[in-house]
Amino acid sequence: MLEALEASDGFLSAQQLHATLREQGQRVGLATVYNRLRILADTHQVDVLRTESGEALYRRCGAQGHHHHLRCRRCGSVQEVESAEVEAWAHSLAKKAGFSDISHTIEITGLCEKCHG
Amino acid sequence: MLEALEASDGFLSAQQLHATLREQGQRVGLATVYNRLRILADTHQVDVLRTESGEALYRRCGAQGHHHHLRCRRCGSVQEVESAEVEAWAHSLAKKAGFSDISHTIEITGLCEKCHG
DNA sequence: CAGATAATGAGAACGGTTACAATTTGGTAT
DNA sequence: ATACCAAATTGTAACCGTTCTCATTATCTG
Ligand SMILES: [Mn+2]
Ligand SMILES: [Mn+2]
Ligand SMILES: [Zn+2]
Ligand SMILES: [Zn+2]
Repeated sequence: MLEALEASDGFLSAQQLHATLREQGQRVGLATVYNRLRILADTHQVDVLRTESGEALYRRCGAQGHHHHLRCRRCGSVQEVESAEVEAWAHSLAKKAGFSDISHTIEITGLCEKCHG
Repeated sequence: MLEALEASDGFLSAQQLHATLREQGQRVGLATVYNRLRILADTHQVDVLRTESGEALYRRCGAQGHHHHLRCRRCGSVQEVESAEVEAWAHSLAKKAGFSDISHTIEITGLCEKCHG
């Protein structure tokens, strides 16, 4: 299952992943895919993001720590992104406002070179 | 409808907004709330964000241009946030990677002073 | 092998959202 | 005022991704 995720270069939905596994001949139920994905997400072994339409997308990330993504809206290809400055900015901003238990999400999207046109 | 959104200090779901309007005595259908919210969102008169669970939340924002939010996960209270540096960072990063039609989302969340405990 | 325990998965249920057909509303012409 | 038409509104059904249920299957343990 992790391997199938790893094989894909972009984010996959639970249902796409399920379809992929079935095509490979694995007899796995959709419920199991959801259950396992939840565990993987809870233990930070995969990243989760939400489409504009609310669907959850999953990806096995190369970077293991906290990071963000630059993603093509058309083909789904993803590059990982990080910036200590931006991390510091987000955290200190929230702290100054009296917030605790601070987290943040940053997603940069666009059309990649291939998909542009 | 916009007034009801404005009266709330945080983000509201479509169903919360519907309930609020009904409590105020307005006889409005849920479908209409969804339809009007969609129009308001399409014309950038309200901001939309997605909960971790996928639910859409709407807010009439004070700032009219592009900006981001610092939001309390518990009570939903929101402060608006912007940073020219971070905007520039996101855009130039994507541009360097060959992306066009670039956009981004940034959401900072935590527990506000009141809710911390 | 027997029994206990955990993982699995088909299908039902759920919750937010959207589509649709029917009704109401509002305006315009007669 | 009345007839007519177009647009807005509405309840309800359908939709879709996700979660729950629980019977079945696999895995462990002695
Ligand atoms: Mn990643
Ligand atoms: Mn805002
Ligand atoms: Zn692309
Ligand atoms: Zn709070």
